[in-house]
Amino acid sequence: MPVLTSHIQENYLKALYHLTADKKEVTVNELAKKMDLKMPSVTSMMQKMADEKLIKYEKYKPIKLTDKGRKMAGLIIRKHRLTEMFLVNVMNFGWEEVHEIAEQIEHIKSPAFFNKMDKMLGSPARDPHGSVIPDSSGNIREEVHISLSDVAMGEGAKIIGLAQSEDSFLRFLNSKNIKLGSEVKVLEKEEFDGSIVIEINKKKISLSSKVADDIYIKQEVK
Amino acid sequence: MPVLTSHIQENYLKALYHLTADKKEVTVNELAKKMDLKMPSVTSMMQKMADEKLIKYEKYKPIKLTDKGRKMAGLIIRKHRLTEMFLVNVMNFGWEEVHEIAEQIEHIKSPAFFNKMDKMLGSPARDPHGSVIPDSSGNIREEVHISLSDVAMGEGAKIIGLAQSEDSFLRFLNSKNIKLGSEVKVLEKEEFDGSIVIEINKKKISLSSKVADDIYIKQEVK
DNA sequence: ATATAAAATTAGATACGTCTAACAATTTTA
DNA sequence: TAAAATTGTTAGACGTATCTAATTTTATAT
Repeated sequence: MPVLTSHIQENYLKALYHLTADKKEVTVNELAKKMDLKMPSVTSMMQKMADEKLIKYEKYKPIKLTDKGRKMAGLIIRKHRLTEMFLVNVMNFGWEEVHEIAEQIEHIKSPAFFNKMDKMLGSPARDPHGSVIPDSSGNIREEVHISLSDVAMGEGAKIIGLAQSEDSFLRFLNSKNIKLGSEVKVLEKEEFDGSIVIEINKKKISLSSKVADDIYIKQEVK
Repeated sequence: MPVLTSHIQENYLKALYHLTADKKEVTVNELAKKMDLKMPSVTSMMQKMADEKLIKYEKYKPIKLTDKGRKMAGLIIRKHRLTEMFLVNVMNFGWEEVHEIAEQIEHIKSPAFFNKMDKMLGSPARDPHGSVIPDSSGNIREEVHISLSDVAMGEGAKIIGLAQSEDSFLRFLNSKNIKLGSEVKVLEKEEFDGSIVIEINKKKISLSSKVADDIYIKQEVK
């Protein structure tokens, strides 16, 4: 009898989902790095998941999610993001505290539990970090993201999402008082390292390109 | 690398806790039945848990929890019962719906999560089924329970707890409109099968001894 | 007190998910 | 395009938790 197989496959599905978001496929090596595993472990699981029709996989070829696999991944991500929203809005956690807890709760098997969350929250469209919550079938309408790095000098923008929700990153944003919904203006752009200087809450702040890349914005309509 | 060892040992600890509640010790056979496992599986785990000083165990002898083991069990039960309280009081689940969900959430590793629950609930002393919630060190003051079966004919009593929280049992109580806090009066007692007839909400209801045994009461002070 | 029944243990197998080491295929570079 | 580097697979091992089958110990009954 297995010992919580699903839990583990769910983590593979999530990683596959994120890694295939743009290029539609991912290599064994990339997946192994993302999951902090060795390549043979990944190869072996890919063979299993291919048998279960969760992925499309042929020897030496990049891996793709099937529609079934993508939906299943979407359902897990839905549970993760609903949980984050619940933790922030109902239980009053800070947005930097919720990722770790949601990583665990996303594996809970109880549709009723997540339906209740969804209802209590009024079926939110996004999680506390601005990411879209997949619908109850696991489908998600992926969006084209515009980074703070893409904003031209002198232009204004509103922060609407984040590319990652590591707590270190979120604590950094907290320390600069950067939140979802904050209005910013790009004052300077350094060519050689991509760093930028922005104005936010009437203060000047310098951000590395690594940070600016991971902040999604909506262009200001003037 | 292990695959969720703790999760499994936690379930053993819980079962051990419940089975040793009265007699202070339990046999391999009883534990195997409770957990729906075969005896060799249990023997093997008992050897492991004895090494870890969670239980006191010698070949062919009954199993006892060590203080360490009992505290760890208490902490898991605390998480379970806090969760049940949270599900009922915050998320508006019925008391018959929460056990299954709590079985899963009790394994979440996040003191902050359960501390927040505890705070939101005002540090409740009991769960929705009247069971005492262990303190944050895993200690529990066990009580002497008086069953509805122990009440003499003609006497009144108030329902304050349950010996089990199977959803089938709880749905049965729901159907009879029996709740925690309900006032009852014992009208008749059948000698041969231990069944009783009570008055509750001005209605007469007959209960088997199996049911009456599992309902804890407080004697009415007249 | 001995035979029988029940309980418990040991031995050895299986499933799962991981790993290392060895080898094979593919991609990059010179 | 050949050599080198990288990526990927296979083979085989390990740890965990389970199982069945066989054996041993303890408890029960006559």
